[in-house]
Amino acid sequence: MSLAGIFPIDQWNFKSQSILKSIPEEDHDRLYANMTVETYNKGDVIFKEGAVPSGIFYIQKGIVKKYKVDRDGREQIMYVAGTGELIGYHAILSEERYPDSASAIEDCIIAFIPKEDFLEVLHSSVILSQRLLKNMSHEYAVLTNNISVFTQRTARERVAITLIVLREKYKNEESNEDAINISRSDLSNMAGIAKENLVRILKEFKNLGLLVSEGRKITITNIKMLAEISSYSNKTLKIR
Amino acid sequence: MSLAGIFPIDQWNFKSQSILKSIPEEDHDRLYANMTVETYNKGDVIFKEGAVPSGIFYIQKGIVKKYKVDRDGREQIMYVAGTGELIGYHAILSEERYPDSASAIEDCIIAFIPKEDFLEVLHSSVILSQRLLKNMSHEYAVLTNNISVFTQRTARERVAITLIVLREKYKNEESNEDAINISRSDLSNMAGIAKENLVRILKEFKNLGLLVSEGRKITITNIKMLAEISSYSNKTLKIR
DNA sequence: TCGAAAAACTGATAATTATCAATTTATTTC
DNA sequence: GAAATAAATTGATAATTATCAGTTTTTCGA
Repeated sequence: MSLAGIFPIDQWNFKSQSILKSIPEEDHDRLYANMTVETYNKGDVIFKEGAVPSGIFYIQKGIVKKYKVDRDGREQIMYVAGTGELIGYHAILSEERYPDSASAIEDCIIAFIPKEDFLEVLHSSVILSQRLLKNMSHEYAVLTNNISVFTQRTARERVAITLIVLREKYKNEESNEDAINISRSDLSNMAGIAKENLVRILKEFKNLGLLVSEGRKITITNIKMLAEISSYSNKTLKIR
Repeated sequence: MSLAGIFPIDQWNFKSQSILKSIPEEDHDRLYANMTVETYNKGDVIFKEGAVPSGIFYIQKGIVKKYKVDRDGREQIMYVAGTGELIGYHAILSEERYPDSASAIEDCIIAFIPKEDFLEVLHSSVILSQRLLKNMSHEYAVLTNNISVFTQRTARERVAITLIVLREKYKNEESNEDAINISRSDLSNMAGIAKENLVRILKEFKNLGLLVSEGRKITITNIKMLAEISSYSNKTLKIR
């Protein structure tokens, strides 16, 4: 079931996959000259908010959460990046420390490109800077979209949106199975609500036949109605 | 009273003032060749979410809110841009429609640079694209900061932050008076709470001697304590 | 495969924030 | 400057969401 027409998924993805795609061979070679590839296990931290950045990360396989932890230890997930996405470039470009943390939601294979190589290529590559400009300006749309949802939507709507967005992240995985496999805590931290509330809303959705779950695996069975609940579907648009 | 040490104001400002500052004369001339300057009255819309962008806007004088309106007509302010700031470039760079609307909070003088000129200069000017990259990557930090505040902070904390941020916007004005002059609705839409709640919290702050207000003008009289309430001050940092 | 630890779930209750309905105060326009 | 209009304020109440305290289920390592 495609989301076309029922949910504006582009407004929820950074689409950083395109940044490094088919760049000139010379840039490609310099960029990958000192690249290292590392395996991260589920739960491993890739970088931490406040740390000095040393390079950028390319997710060859797996799913990563970007999040901030507040002073009480509560976590808010800002974005979930999947296979093919790039992370960690903001801090390099802004010459600041990491604004958020990143850790592996599932086992990942992640390539690391040192800051120096990235910046060197960037300074000589018009195409790379154009791609980054396009990407980050799109991110603005995604993030403001997020803000409006966090302040203006109900918990139920936010959970619906969270599930739709995650389904796409997990669908892009190689495996034929496309169930969402994420902890309830992560889900609640993504929707910005308490875990107990998330559990209750999930149960509600389950009773409505929108999804099935076994253990922590969630499979969406009625994406259309979920999109309607998210209030992004045309169907539920209220006329004022 | 400076905010140094008591509030991380940089995490709340896009700092787009620097983008066009002292660029090479050639770029400068081409950029300003077809520039037009227009006056906007309080309340005037500069651009609307969903519209096709035709250029970028430089705020020569005044204060502008960027916001999204939801299907029930409620508004969430994403950012308040002041004198010297640039707006409207995201949509041009992402080749999408405006992700949010912009309108004048007070009378403004705003210069308009057509899309074609901006893009032409951008394509040949390394410095301009570097500036934009740095700026937009910093915006990521500001926006994620915002998200964490909206989901993790209380209404009271958010109002304190809103007031501190606005004070800086109004302080940069030429006039010697630096009172915040904004409607209660705008204040509540910035803090992401109901107007009635905002009024009550303002009253509370007034009783605590943090501010004085006459009509809609608000003058902060105890920025230090306001910073403490915002929970960004070191003083109130809880040790875990 | 068992048992400990972690995660998920449930019900009851508390806290926070929003909404509604007036009333009062400010602002604007003629 | 007075009337009309809009904005701000207030009190009461409703709705939503969070928290707390357990219990049950799942996961994972020995």
